[in-house]
Amino acid sequence: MPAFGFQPHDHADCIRTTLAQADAYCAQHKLKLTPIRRRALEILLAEHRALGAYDLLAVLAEDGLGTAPPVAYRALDFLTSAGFAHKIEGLNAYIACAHFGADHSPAFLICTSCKSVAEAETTATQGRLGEAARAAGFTISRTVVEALGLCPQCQEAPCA
Amino acid sequence: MPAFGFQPHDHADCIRTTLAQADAYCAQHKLKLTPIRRRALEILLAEHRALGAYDLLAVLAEDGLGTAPPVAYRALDFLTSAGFAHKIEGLNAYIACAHFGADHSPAFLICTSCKSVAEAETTATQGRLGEAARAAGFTISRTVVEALGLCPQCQEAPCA
DNA sequence: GCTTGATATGTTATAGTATTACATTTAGCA
DNA sequence: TGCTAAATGTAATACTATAACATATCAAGC
Ligand SMILES: [Zn+2]
Ligand SMILES: [Zn+2]
Ligand SMILES: [Zn+2]
Ligand SMILES: [Zn+2]
Repeated sequence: MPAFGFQPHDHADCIRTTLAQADAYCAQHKLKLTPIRRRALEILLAEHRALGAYDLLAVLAEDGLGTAPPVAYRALDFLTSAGFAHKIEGLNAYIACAHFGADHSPAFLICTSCKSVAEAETTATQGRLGEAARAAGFTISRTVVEALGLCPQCQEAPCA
Repeated sequence: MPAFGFQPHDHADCIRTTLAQADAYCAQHKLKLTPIRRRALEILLAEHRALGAYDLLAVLAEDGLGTAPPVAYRALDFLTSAGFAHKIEGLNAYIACAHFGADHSPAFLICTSCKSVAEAETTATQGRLGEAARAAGFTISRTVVEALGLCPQCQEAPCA
Protein backbone atom coordinates (compact mmCIF):
# COMPACT_ATOMS: atom_id res chain seq x y z
CA MET A 1 0.00 0.00 0.00
CA PRO A 2 1.58 3.23 -1.09
CA ALA A 3 1.81 6.37 0.97
CA PHE A 4 -1.49 8.06 0.95
CA GLY A 5 -2.59 11.61 1.55
CA PHE A 6 -0.79 13.50 -1.19
CA GLN A 7 -2.82 12.05 -4.02
CA PRO A 8 -6.29 13.39 -4.70
CA HIS A 9 -8.98 10.90 -3.79
CA ASP A 10 -12.58 10.60 -2.71
CA HIS A 11 -12.03 11.83 0.78
CA ALA A 12 -15.64 11.76 1.92
CA ASP A 13 -15.54 8.06 1.16
CA CYS A 14 -12.21 7.88 2.96
CA ILE A 15 -13.87 9.16 6.14
CA ARG A 16 -17.05 7.11 5.79
CA THR A 17 -15.19 3.88 5.21
CA THR A 18 -12.81 4.35 8.09
CA LEU A 19 -15.55 5.20 10.56
CA ALA A 20 -17.48 2.12 9.46
CA GLN A 21 -14.36 0.00 9.88
CA ALA A 22 -13.81 1.47 13.34
CA ASP A 23 -17.40 0.68 14.31
CA ALA A 24 -16.98 -2.90 13.12
CA TYR A 25 -13.60 -3.33 14.78
CA CYS A 26 -14.91 -2.07 18.11
CA ALA A 27 -17.97 -4.29 17.97
CA GLN A 28 -15.76 -7.28 17.29
CA HIS A 29 -13.20 -6.48 19.99
CA LYS A 30 -15.63 -5.32 22.65
CA LEU A 31 -14.30 -1.79 22.59
CA LYS A 32 -16.60 1.15 23.03
CA LEU A 33 -16.48 3.81 20.36
CA THR A 34 -18.37 6.33 22.49
CA PRO A 35 -19.66 9.62 21.03
CA ILE A 36 -16.59 11.55 22.18
CA ARG A 37 -14.20 8.96 20.76
CA ARG A 38 -16.08 8.58 17.52
CA ARG A 39 -16.28 12.32 17.00
CA ALA A 40 -12.57 12.68 17.81
CA LEU A 41 -11.75 10.13 15.13
CA GLU A 42 -14.03 11.91 12.70
CA ILE A 43 -12.24 15.21 13.42
CA LEU A 44 -8.84 13.63 12.87
CA LEU A 45 -10.09 12.09 9.65
CA ALA A 46 -11.32 15.43 8.32
CA GLU A 47 -7.95 16.18 6.79
CA HIS A 48 -4.83 14.22 6.05
CA ARG A 49 -3.04 16.43 8.52
CA ALA A 50 -1.91 16.07 12.10
CA LEU A 51 -3.88 17.91 14.75
CA GLY A 52 -2.65 19.05 18.15
CA ALA A 53 -4.53 17.75 21.18
CA TYR A 54 -5.77 21.24 21.94
CA ASP A 55 -6.89 21.77 18.35
CA LEU A 56 -8.91 18.60 18.64
CA LEU A 57 -10.24 19.77 21.99
CA ALA A 58 -11.37 23.07 20.50
CA VAL A 59 -13.52 21.25 17.95
CA LEU A 60 -14.90 18.85 20.54
CA ALA A 61 -15.76 21.88 22.67
CA GLU A 62 -17.70 23.46 19.78
CA ASP A 63 -19.74 20.29 19.69
CA GLY A 64 -20.36 20.46 23.43
CA LEU A 65 -18.40 17.28 24.07
CA GLY A 66 -16.01 18.67 26.67
CA THR A 67 -13.67 21.53 27.40
CA ALA A 68 -10.91 20.21 29.68
CA PRO A 69 -7.65 18.74 28.33
CA PRO A 70 -8.25 15.21 29.66
CA VAL A 71 -11.24 14.94 27.34
CA ALA A 72 -8.95 15.22 24.33
CA TYR A 73 -6.10 13.16 25.74
CA ARG A 74 -8.39 10.34 26.82
CA ALA A 75 -9.95 10.17 23.38
CA LEU A 76 -6.49 10.19 21.81
CA ASP A 77 -5.30 7.46 24.19
CA PHE A 78 -8.20 5.30 23.15
CA LEU A 79 -7.75 5.95 19.45
CA THR A 80 -4.00 5.36 19.49
CA SER A 81 -4.28 2.25 21.66
CA ALA A 82 -6.91 0.82 19.36
CA GLY A 83 -4.71 1.63 16.37
CA PHE A 84 -7.15 4.16 14.91
CA ALA A 85 -4.72 7.04 15.23
CA HIS A 86 -1.02 7.73 15.65
CA LYS A 87 1.02 10.36 17.38
CA ILE A 88 3.50 12.26 15.23
CA GLU A 89 6.30 12.74 17.73
CA GLY A 90 8.09 15.39 15.74
CA LEU A 91 4.98 17.59 15.77
CA ASN A 92 3.39 16.68 19.10
CA ALA A 93 0.31 16.07 17.04
CA TYR A 94 -2.07 13.26 16.16
CA ILE A 95 -3.39 11.81 12.95
CA ALA A 96 -5.92 9.20 11.95
CA CYS A 97 -4.42 5.93 10.80
CA ALA A 98 -4.47 5.44 7.07
CA HIS A 99 -3.77 1.70 7.16
CA PHE A 100 -6.64 0.61 9.23
CA GLY A 101 -6.71 -2.40 11.46
CA ALA A 102 -3.32 -3.87 10.74
CA ASP A 103 -0.87 -3.97 13.62
CA HIS A 104 1.80 -2.03 11.84
CA SER A 105 4.85 0.20 12.16
CA PRO A 106 3.83 3.43 10.53
CA ALA A 107 6.22 5.80 8.78
CA PHE A 108 5.17 9.35 8.06
CA LEU A 109 6.00 11.76 5.28
CA ILE A 110 5.36 15.23 6.68
CA CYS A 111 5.24 18.26 4.39
CA THR A 112 6.79 21.21 6.19
CA SER A 113 5.09 23.64 3.83
CA CYS A 114 1.43 22.62 3.71
CA LYS A 115 1.52 20.39 6.82
CA SER A 116 -0.10 17.45 5.08
CA VAL A 117 0.98 14.03 6.22
CA ALA A 118 1.07 10.73 4.37
CA GLU A 119 1.36 7.40 6.14
CA ALA A 120 3.53 4.67 4.68
CA GLU A 121 4.29 1.22 6.02
CA THR A 122 7.60 0.02 7.27
CA THR A 123 8.63 -3.21 8.83
CA ALA A 124 10.10 -2.41 12.20
CA THR A 125 12.60 -5.20 12.40
CA GLN A 126 13.70 -5.23 8.79
CA GLY A 127 15.63 -2.58 6.97
CA ARG A 128 18.60 -0.68 8.27
CA LEU A 129 17.20 0.14 11.64
CA GLY A 130 16.51 -3.54 12.23
CA GLU A 131 20.03 -4.41 11.16
CA ALA A 132 21.51 -1.86 13.53
CA ALA A 133 19.34 -3.18 16.33
CA ARG A 134 20.33 -6.79 15.73
CA ALA A 135 23.98 -5.85 15.55
CA ALA A 136 23.67 -4.08 18.90
CA GLY A 137 21.67 -6.88 20.51
CA PHE A 138 18.71 -4.54 20.89
CA THR A 139 15.09 -5.74 20.87
CA ILE A 140 12.68 -3.31 19.22
CA SER A 141 9.18 -2.94 20.60
CA ARG A 142 8.09 0.22 18.81
CA THR A 143 9.50 2.51 16.16
CA VAL A 144 9.14 6.19 15.38
CA VAL A 145 9.85 6.90 11.72
CA GLU A 146 9.11 10.34 10.36
CA ALA A 147 10.45 12.19 7.35
CA LEU A 148 10.20 15.96 7.04
CA GLY A 149 10.29 17.51 3.61
CA LEU A 150 8.18 18.73 0.72
CA CYS A 151 5.19 16.98 -0.79
CA PRO A 152 4.78 16.90 -4.59
CA GLN A 153 2.44 19.91 -4.68
CA CYS A 154 4.68 22.10 -2.55
CA GLN A 155 7.78 21.29 -4.58
CA GLU A 156 6.13 22.75 -7.64
CA ALA A 157 4.50 25.76 -5.98
CA PRO A 158 6.72 26.80 -3.07
CA CYS A 159 4.61 29.84 -2.29
CA ALA A 160 1.24 28.12 -2.18
CA MET B 1 30.25 2.46 12.62
CA PRO B 2 28.05 0.30 14.78
CA ALA B 3 25.55 1.56 17.28
CA PHE B 4 27.38 2.77 20.27
CA GLY B 5 26.44 3.31 23.87
CA PHE B 6 25.49 -0.18 24.96
CA GLN B 7 29.00 -1.57 24.81
CA PRO B 8 31.44 -0.79 27.60
CA HIS B 9 34.18 1.57 26.50
CA ASP B 10 36.62 4.18 27.74
CA HIS B 11 34.05 6.84 28.31
CA ALA B 12 36.37 9.47 29.76
CA ASP B 13 38.22 9.29 26.48
CA CYS B 14 34.87 9.40 24.68
CA ILE B 15 34.15 12.78 26.31
CA ARG B 16 37.64 14.19 25.91
CA THR B 17 37.87 13.31 22.24
CA THR B 18 34.49 14.73 21.37
CA LEU B 19 35.11 18.02 23.14
CA ALA B 20 38.44 18.35 21.34
CA GLN B 21 36.72 17.62 18.04
CA ALA B 22 34.08 20.21 18.82
CA ASP B 23 36.74 22.80 19.62
CA ALA B 24 38.50 22.07 16.35
CA TYR B 25 35.31 22.07 14.32
CA CYS B 26 34.22 25.43 15.74
CA ALA B 27 37.62 26.99 15.13
CA GLN B 28 37.49 25.82 11.54
CA HIS B 29 33.92 26.94 10.89
CA LYS B 30 34.08 30.21 12.79
CA LEU B 31 31.56 29.05 15.35
CA LYS B 32 31.89 30.05 18.95
CA LEU B 33 31.88 27.27 21.49
CA THR B 34 31.27 29.63 24.41
CA PRO B 35 31.54 28.47 28.05
CA ILE B 36 27.80 27.83 28.30
CA ARG B 37 27.72 25.88 25.05
CA ARG B 38 30.84 23.91 25.81
CA ARG B 39 29.64 23.01 29.27
CA ALA B 40 26.23 22.02 27.89
CA LEU B 41 27.93 19.64 25.48
CA GLU B 42 30.05 18.27 28.28
CA ILE B 43 26.94 17.65 30.36
CA LEU B 44 25.21 15.85 27.49
CA LEU B 45 28.33 13.78 26.95
CA ALA B 46 28.47 12.69 30.59
CA GLU B 47 26.23 9.72 29.87
CA HIS B 48 24.98 7.95 26.78
CA ARG B 49 21.51 9.02 27.78
CA ALA B 50 19.14 11.73 26.67
CA LEU B 51 18.65 14.69 28.96
CA GLY B 52 15.64 16.97 29.15
CA ALA B 53 16.26 20.68 28.57
CA TYR B 54 15.36 21.42 32.17
CA ASP B 55 17.67 18.69 33.45
CA LEU B 56 20.46 20.29 31.49
CA LEU B 57 19.45 23.68 32.82
CA ALA B 58 19.61 22.41 36.40
CA VAL B 59 23.24 21.37 35.95
CA LEU B 60 24.13 24.62 34.20
CA ALA B 61 22.51 26.48 37.10
CA GLU B 62 24.67 24.57 39.61
CA ASP B 63 27.66 25.86 37.69
CA GLY B 64 26.33 29.40 37.81
CA LEU B 65 25.87 29.52 34.05
CA GLY B 66 22.23 30.56 33.99
CA THR B 67 18.84 29.76 35.44
CA ALA B 68 16.20 30.73 32.86
CA PRO B 69 14.92 28.28 30.21
CA PRO B 70 16.30 30.19 27.21
CA VAL B 71 19.81 29.52 28.50
CA ALA B 72 19.31 25.81 27.99
CA TYR B 73 17.33 26.07 24.78
CA ARG B 74 19.83 28.42 23.18
CA ALA B 75 22.70 26.12 24.01
CA LEU B 76 20.73 23.18 22.64
CA ASP B 77 19.88 25.11 19.47
CA PHE B 78 23.53 25.81 18.90
CA LEU B 79 24.62 22.24 19.61
CA THR B 80 21.95 20.68 17.42
CA SER B 81 22.50 23.16 14.58
CA ALA B 82 26.22 22.50 14.66
CA GLY B 83 25.55 18.76 14.67
CA PHE B 84 27.03 18.22 18.13
CA ALA B 85 23.76 17.01 19.60
CA HIS B 86 20.40 15.63 18.53
CA LYS B 87 16.89 15.88 19.83
CA ILE B 88 15.14 12.61 20.60
CA GLU B 89 11.61 13.50 19.57
CA GLY B 90 10.00 10.57 21.30
CA LEU B 91 11.44 11.66 24.65
CA ASN B 92 11.51 15.43 24.31
CA ALA B 93 15.15 15.09 25.28
CA TYR B 94 18.60 15.77 23.89
CA ILE B 95 21.72 13.72 23.47
CA ALA B 96 25.28 14.36 22.33
CA CYS B 97 26.06 13.13 18.83
CA ALA B 98 28.03 9.91 18.74
CA HIS B 99 29.08 10.22 15.09
CA PHE B 100 30.83 13.48 15.24
CA GLY B 101 31.12 15.92 12.39
CA ALA B 102 29.45 13.97 9.64
CA ASP B 103 26.26 15.45 8.23
CA HIS B 104 24.21 12.40 8.89
CA SER B 105 20.75 11.02 9.49
CA PRO B 106 20.88 9.55 12.94
CA ALA B 107 18.80 6.62 14.14
CA PHE B 108 18.41 5.94 17.83
CA LEU B 109 17.97 2.77 19.83
CA ILE B 110 16.34 3.81 23.08
CA CYS B 111 16.17 1.41 26.02
CA THR B 112 12.87 1.91 27.81
CA SER B 113 14.23 0.21 30.92
CA CYS B 114 17.60 1.85 31.65
CA LYS B 115 17.04 4.89 29.41
CA SER B 116 20.37 4.50 27.65
CA VAL B 117 20.48 5.54 24.02
CA ALA B 118 22.68 4.31 21.19
CA GLU B 119 23.09 6.21 17.95
CA ALA B 120 23.27 4.35 14.68
CA GLU B 121 23.57 5.68 11.17
CA THR B 122 20.95 5.50 8.50
CA THR B 123 20.82 6.89 5.04
CA ALA B 124 17.82 9.13 4.81
CA THR B 125 17.00 8.62 1.19
CA GLN B 126 17.77 4.94 0.96
CA GLY B 127 15.96 2.10 2.60
CA ARG B 128 12.25 1.70 2.87
CA LEU B 129 11.43 5.19 3.96
CA GLY B 130 13.32 6.55 0.96
CA GLU B 131 11.43 4.17 -1.32
CA ALA B 132 8.11 5.29 0.08
CA ALA B 133 9.12 8.92 -0.34
CA ARG B 134 10.20 8.46 -3.96
CA ALA B 135 7.03 6.57 -4.75
CA ALA B 136 4.99 9.44 -3.32
CA GLY B 137 7.06 12.13 -5.03
CA PHE B 138 8.15 13.43 -1.64
CA THR B 139 11.52 15.14 -1.06
CA ILE B 140 13.07 14.37 2.33
CA SER B 141 15.01 17.07 4.14
CA ARG B 142 15.27 15.52 7.57
CA THR B 143 14.36 12.20 9.18
CA VAL B 144 13.38 11.14 12.66
CA VAL B 145 14.16 7.48 13.26
CA GLU B 146 13.86 6.12 16.77
CA ALA B 147 13.39 2.58 18.05
CA LEU B 148 12.09 1.90 21.54
CA GLY B 149 12.92 -1.40 23.15
CA LEU B 150 15.34 -3.21 25.42
CA CYS B 151 19.11 -2.99 25.31
CA PRO B 152 21.21 -6.16 25.72
CA GLN B 153 21.77 -5.64 29.44
CA CYS B 154 18.11 -5.05 30.23
CA GLN B 155 16.95 -8.10 28.28
CA GLU B 156 19.00 -10.32 30.54
CA ALA B 157 18.22 -8.57 33.81
CA PRO B 158 14.71 -7.15 33.49
CA CYS B 159 14.67 -5.89 37.07
CA ALA B 160 17.99 -4.11 37.07
C1' DG C 1 -35.16 -5.00 39.27
C1' DC C 2 -31.14 -4.32 42.25
C1' DT C 3 -26.26 -4.68 43.49
C1' DT C 4 -21.89 -4.28 42.22
C1' DG C 5 -17.69 -3.55 39.94
C1' DA C 6 -15.55 -1.78 35.93
C1' DT C 7 -15.33 1.71 32.54
C1' DA C 8 -16.10 6.33 31.05
C1' DT C 9 -16.75 11.22 31.93
C1' DG C 10 -16.55 15.90 34.44
C1' DT C 11 -13.55 19.11 36.59
C1' DT C 12 -9.73 21.41 38.88
C1' DA C 13 -5.24 21.85 39.47
C1' DT C 14 -0.60 21.25 38.26
C1' DA C 15 3.56 19.47 35.89
C1' DG C 16 6.58 19.58 32.00
C1' DT C 17 8.26 21.57 27.55
C1' DA C 18 9.32 25.57 24.75
C1' DT C 19 9.14 30.36 22.90
C1' DT C 20 8.55 35.51 22.73
C1' DA C 21 10.17 39.77 23.79
C1' DC C 22 13.17 43.04 25.21
C1' DA C 23 17.17 44.83 27.88
C1' DT C 24 22.12 44.35 28.40
C1' DT C 25 26.64 42.77 27.53
C1' DT C 26 30.36 41.13 24.82
C1' DA C 27 33.27 40.25 20.75
C1' DG C 28 34.93 41.41 16.27
C1' DC C 29 36.01 44.80 13.16
C1' DA C 30 36.30 49.50 10.49
C1' DT D 1 37.23 54.46 19.40
C1' DG D 2 32.85 53.69 17.57
C1' DC D 3 29.89 50.54 15.19
C1' DT D 4 27.53 46.21 14.45
C1' DA D 5 26.30 41.55 15.14
C1' DA D 6 26.17 37.91 18.24
C1' DA D 7 25.50 36.27 22.78
C1' DT D 8 23.52 36.58 27.30
C1' DG D 9 20.18 37.99 31.21
C1' DT D 10 15.53 37.97 32.58
C1' DA D 11 10.49 38.03 32.85
C1' DA D 12 6.51 36.65 31.02
C1' DT D 13 3.82 33.56 28.58
C1' DA D 14 2.38 29.80 25.40
C1' DC D 15 1.95 25.09 24.48
C1' DT D 16 1.73 20.08 25.76
C1' DA D 17 0.41 16.61 29.02
C1' DT D 18 -0.88 14.33 33.42
C1' DA D 19 -2.53 13.69 38.32
C1' DA D 20 -6.18 13.36 41.28
C1' DC D 21 -10.67 12.80 42.61
C1' DA D 22 -15.73 13.15 42.08
C1' DT D 23 -19.62 11.58 39.38
C1' DA D 24 -22.04 9.04 35.99
C1' DT D 25 -22.92 5.13 33.01
C1' DC D 26 -22.99 0.40 31.72
C1' DA D 27 -22.93 -4.64 31.89
C1' DA D 28 -23.22 -8.56 34.22
C1' DG D 29 -24.81 -11.63 37.91
C1' DC D 30 -27.98 -12.31 41.50
ZN1 LIG E 1 -8.76 10.86 2.34
ZN1 LIG F 1 -1.41 3.52 10.74
ZN1 LIG G 1 31.24 6.89 25.89
ZN1 LIG H 1 24.79 12.11 15.33
